[in-house]
Amino acid sequence: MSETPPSLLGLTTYLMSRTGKAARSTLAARLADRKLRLWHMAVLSALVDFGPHAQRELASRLKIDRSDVVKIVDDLSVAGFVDRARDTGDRRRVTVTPTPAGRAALKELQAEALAAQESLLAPLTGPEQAQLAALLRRVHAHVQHGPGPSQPGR
Amino acid sequence: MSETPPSLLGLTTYLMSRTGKAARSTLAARLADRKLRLWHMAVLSALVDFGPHAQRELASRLKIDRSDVVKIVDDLSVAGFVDRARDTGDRRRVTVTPTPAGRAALKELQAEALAAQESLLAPLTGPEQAQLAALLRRVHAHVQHGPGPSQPGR
DNA sequence: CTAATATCAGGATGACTGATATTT
DNA sequence: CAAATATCAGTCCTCCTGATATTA
Repeated sequence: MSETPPSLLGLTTYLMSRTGKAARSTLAARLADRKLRLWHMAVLSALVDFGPHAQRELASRLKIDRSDVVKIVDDLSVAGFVDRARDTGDRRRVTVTPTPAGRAALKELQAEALAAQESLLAPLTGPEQAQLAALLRRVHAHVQHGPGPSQPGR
Repeated sequence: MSETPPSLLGLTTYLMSRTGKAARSTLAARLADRKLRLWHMAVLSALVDFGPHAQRELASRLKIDRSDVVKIVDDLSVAGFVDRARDTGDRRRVTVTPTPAGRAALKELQAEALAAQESLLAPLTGPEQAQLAALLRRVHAHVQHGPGPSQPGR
């Protein structure tokens, strides 16, 4: 098995990008069985954690592009996991609400995600996994409000 | 600023995917100024670290698809960063060799990468950054030979 | 004839841009 | 009229699949 170039292994950004891609596809493969994708899970999580959102709010909370939220919510609506309704107060807004089926689906997705995570982080001990999570959380918080590449100033 | 759903922050795979994407685009933005992309840098790194490769070897070392190696090497060749030559022993193979200009370009790219990395990992102390790198390296090594989603058994 | 290598054409997906309609 | 929201159309990049030509 040929080795990865040391100059790349020395770059934490490269490691993050590469392992991030692995995490993404590991998780995506699990979700694909249910005809869902990562953003579907993210949107469901936001709705269950924080209650109903306007689509605009989902986009800004999850740092997805507004254009893409439309299709994601549409998919979830077709699957019966969310309800869409025009806001009665401000008729420009569409309020998205999780259904019981959506909540149930999310629980299953979370179980899948944890299983995928276990296999991905298998080489690390429990405390190490916690440490990695803590470090990444801080980096994540930093990129969220900082030099966010998505939605620069729209 | 609206918060990220806690159920997602609890998933290390989500954090890896998200911060990995940030790392990717931060790095990519820097490289774009030079009309280069991440794979160009990866290929140059492999060539400088390990010497000339056949294109097939580059693909397997970097876990890129063989179809895509063609264009990447072609771009680098046009830029004058690599030389392409038919292998005299096995005329099916094309041997890719870095030029002095390619080596010089890589040094600049590495400087850019380090700068990008500094801004991304700013919230972490030096030891913490080293710790993160060490943990990610182990995860990376695990996904490399393990359940690699790319080039399963081609 | 079979296998390996490089090359090319194109699909699927995700991230993004820009335009349009409706409502405030 | 200006601003905000949702929606739609389409581009670009990445990853992947499949077909073809050449050579071993």
